[in-house]
Amino acid sequence: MFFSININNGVAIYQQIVRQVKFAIAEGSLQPGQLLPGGRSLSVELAINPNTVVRAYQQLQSEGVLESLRGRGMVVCQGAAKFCRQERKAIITDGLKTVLTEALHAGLSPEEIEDLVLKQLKKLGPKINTVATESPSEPAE
Amino acid sequence: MFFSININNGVAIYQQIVRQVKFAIAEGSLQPGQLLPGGRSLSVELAINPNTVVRAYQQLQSEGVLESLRGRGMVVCQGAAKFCRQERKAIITDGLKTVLTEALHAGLSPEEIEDLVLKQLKKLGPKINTVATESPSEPAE
Amino acid sequence: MFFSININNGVAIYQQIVRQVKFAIAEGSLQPGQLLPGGRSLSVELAINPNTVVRAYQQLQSEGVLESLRGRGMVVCQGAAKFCRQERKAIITDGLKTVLTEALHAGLSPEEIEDLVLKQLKKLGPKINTVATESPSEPAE
Amino acid sequence: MFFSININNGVAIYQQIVRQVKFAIAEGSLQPGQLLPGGRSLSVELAINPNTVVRAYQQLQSEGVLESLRGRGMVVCQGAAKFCRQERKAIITDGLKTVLTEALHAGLSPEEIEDLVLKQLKKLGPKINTVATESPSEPAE
DNA sequence: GTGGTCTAGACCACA
DNA sequence: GTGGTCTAGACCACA
Repeated sequence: MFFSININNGVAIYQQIVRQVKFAIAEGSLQPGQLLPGGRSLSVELAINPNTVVRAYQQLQSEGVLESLRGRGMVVCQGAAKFCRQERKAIITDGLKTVLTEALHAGLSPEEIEDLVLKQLKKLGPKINTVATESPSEPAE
Repeated sequence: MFFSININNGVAIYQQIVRQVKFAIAEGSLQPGQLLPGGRSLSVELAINPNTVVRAYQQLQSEGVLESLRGRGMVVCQGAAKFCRQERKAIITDGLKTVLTEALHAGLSPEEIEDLVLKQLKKLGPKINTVATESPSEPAE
Repeated sequence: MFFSININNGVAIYQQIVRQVKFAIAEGSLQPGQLLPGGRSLSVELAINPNTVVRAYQQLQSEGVLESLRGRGMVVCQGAAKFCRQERKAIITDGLKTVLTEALHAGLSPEEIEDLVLKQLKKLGPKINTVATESPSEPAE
Repeated sequence: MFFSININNGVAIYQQIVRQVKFAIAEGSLQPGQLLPGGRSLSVELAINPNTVVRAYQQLQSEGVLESLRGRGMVVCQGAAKFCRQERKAIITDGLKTVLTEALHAGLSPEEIEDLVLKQLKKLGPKINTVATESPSEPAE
């Protein structure tokens, strides 16, 4: 389980957590039945307020991605993987659409934009991944 | 001069105006010495609060992009074009970097991402441009 | 718009607000397009924390009952009435089911239970309704 | 002795146990002098934490319903039956009052509510009763 | 230890 | 004035 919080990129912190949990489920690094890091420990690790994590977990619960086990923690729901793959695509596509629209609107040509994209991809490609949680990775009983 | 305000993309409205003015100057559709639409008329056109436009113009003034001519309105500063072209590239690159990082982090491969980008560019390519302001003066590119 | 908050009946305060907003929409005393009381003023009126109201409004928003108008407030969505009538029935039926099950489980006969219900209905019938908000009742523009 | 724990009805688990012990005494299926199931076995049976049962028994003890016999377990006190019949009525009446008030407040007419009650009673009537404890001693009703 | 809920108070963008 | 978000800290039920 990896989290990379970027304060001040315009996306609310709890939304970043929501997305990254979905991403982790989408790519299988977080599996149905698996326990998530406790809200308190995650908040310490990310240096944010516990309530911000609570809010993220609550939203994931209301979307049917996580469920709460009394006194045990939050676990990934069974049907979550498929949903999260859809969400991942929708989230990324939406983000791309916004930036590309802005770029075209700004007067750049599709070719110039493509160039920028390829350059960025090359630069970013290798060095992805950030803060590792001391993942409580055992599937829930 | 065109503006396209998106109320739900997380970017503050005044920031969207700031950016789009810079873009217009960068691509030359707004030229040094040219008058901008009045705050009141622009706010009506975009269906937003006049204060929001005022705030955008103030920021552009503080960045040296616009200057205020007493009783006439805001005009584009002489040196603005070069600065705005730099800003444009920085803003777009920054936006791309954020989305592409997120996409890679989400577990998509560079190839998948490139595909999504090309698809979006094709879809968006033709239909760019939105609300035209009844711009008080328009030499155009 | 009426609210009656009962601290300590086991139902979370924000849930009581959620329900009562749905009820008001279901019975038509709160209509599509109508503005709700502001979170702050409602919290003062009900003598609870503003964040508790915020949470209730957020849940109603995520359920598609309310939508937020930037800087104006929360308004009832167009399709909300039908949904809220369904919700009302589901909520009440669920509550009855729980209590009646408990009563039967406790060893009371259906006849005894019916008697208790009729007695309570007679007692409660007339004196329903409680705290009136100084309802900002104008339909939103 | 039967227990039916509902994990999501807002009532704390230990409270559900407290109530159901009172109900069992009220209807005579648990009689003065009778031993209750041991905390450990009951917790296994209900799939809950032993501490939760302990807490329920403690509360029943403090209310004078149960007393602890060193090394033997908890037994029903002599005067408990009458008290529990009062409690039963109070608990059920209170629950009904809450739901019926909510239903009336929600805009349903007494007639509609009566209908819902009768429907639910018919549906629930036969199939009451759930998890049987391997009760250590059972004179039964 | 876990989540659920609530209070108290802050700053921001927007009308 | 409005909502959106975040911080800080509390108490509860439960494991």
